[in-house]
Amino acid sequence: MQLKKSDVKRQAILETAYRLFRAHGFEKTSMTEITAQVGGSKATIYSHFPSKEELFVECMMAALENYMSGTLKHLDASRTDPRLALLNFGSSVLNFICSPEQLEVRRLIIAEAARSGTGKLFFDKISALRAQLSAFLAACMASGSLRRSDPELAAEQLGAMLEAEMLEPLLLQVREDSPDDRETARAARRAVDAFLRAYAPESQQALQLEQCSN
Amino acid sequence: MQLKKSDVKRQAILETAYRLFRAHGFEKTSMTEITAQVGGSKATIYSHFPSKEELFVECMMAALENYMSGTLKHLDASRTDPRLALLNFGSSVLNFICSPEQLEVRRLIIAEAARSGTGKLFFDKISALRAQLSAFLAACMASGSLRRSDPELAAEQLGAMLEAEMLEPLLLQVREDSPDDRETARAARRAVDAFLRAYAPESQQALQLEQCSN
DNA sequence: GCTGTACTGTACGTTACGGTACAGTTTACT
DNA sequence: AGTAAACTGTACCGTAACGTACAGTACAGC
Repeated sequence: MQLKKSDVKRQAILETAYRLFRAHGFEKTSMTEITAQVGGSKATIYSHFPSKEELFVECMMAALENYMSGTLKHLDASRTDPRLALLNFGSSVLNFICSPEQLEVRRLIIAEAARSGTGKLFFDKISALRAQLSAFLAACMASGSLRRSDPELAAEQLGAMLEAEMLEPLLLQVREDSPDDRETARAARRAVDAFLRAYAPESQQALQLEQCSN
Repeated sequence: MQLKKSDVKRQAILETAYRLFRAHGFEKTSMTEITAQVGGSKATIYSHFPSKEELFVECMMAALENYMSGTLKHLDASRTDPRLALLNFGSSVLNFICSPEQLEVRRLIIAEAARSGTGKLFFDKISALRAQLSAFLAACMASGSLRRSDPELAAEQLGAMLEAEMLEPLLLQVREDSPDDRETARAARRAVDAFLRAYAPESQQALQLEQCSN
């Protein structure tokens, strides 16, 4: 089958282009350089992809394809202690977000958000993750282990606090080394602790406070 | 004085370049286009700035020069109600961050963080703001109106929650219109409320009740 | 073994960019 | 008025980019 051979080449092009785009950005990556690193000829690349722009978009689509696919499983066990579930989830998502590859992708997507609709695709992926978290939090609220409130807002706030400590310096390349597992775990703990204090059930504590929260 | 005239021209170049860089990014803005829009000759630009790179850096430096200079005053009055101070501060900083100009600058700086040290400069500006917030929170903790805790972590978490709802869709251009004052004020209130719940003093709930009655 | 398909290598066309040169003109200060 | 600095207009250089053309090669299936 020729098609298989063709797909192998196509995949090799995608991977090399993806790596170079991440490393140097869209404008500073030339098709000639991609050609040199993937081996072969520029004509081959143009036989698979009609333009540099579309090659870039396909790279980003592929990168988002399995975006965060591994981080959701920590929320499946909704029976266990919410704190433990959130800690695992938080560590996992933080590890993922702070990985060099994902940081490079995020920089790229923010930079090229105007051109090409990849910004929206990225946002949709994040939104799907947030929706899962939101559903989990809603279940916790229904079961009384969390304060009754807007679960979407709570999910956004937890997500924001998770990223609070490390994402900005990493994105701006003030910090160059990505954190290790222990560091992300600790940061996740600080975020989850603050979150649980903010969203602790108000049960025995001052029913009067309830009317202040709207 | 010739120098004054020269500075006028220099300023005009800076402003035009700044606008074009924000609108199209660094690579897609050409010196010829800047020349056309500022009027005059390319040689004049090169008599003021040695290269496109340095012109860009100067634009960013100038943009960061008065970065958030107006948002700190809300924290000066440390005597008043912390909630009110944080609400004003939060609305102000959120309005600033979500303005189209600041969004464009942030995209630029993230995109070009690798080249040129503007990423670090931007981070330092943000850090200075966080330090002020942190000092204010520390004072609140000392006076007992906030739970005793790490003020820097608290400042980062409050900052993150402020940005939580709106920054991401705006940066990724999923939302195109910037929020108005009422929307930012409401978002600030949701963030500050969650923050105050997380950092309420542990023993005395009296203070919380006081704040709620305002 | 033949044929069609995917691939290679190289060379090229076109365009655009950053940056320079330079002769001429305007401007500002004495 | 005169002079020196700042500015303008245009033409240009070298480079590098995207994308194309085309002759030739490996290799699969019949």
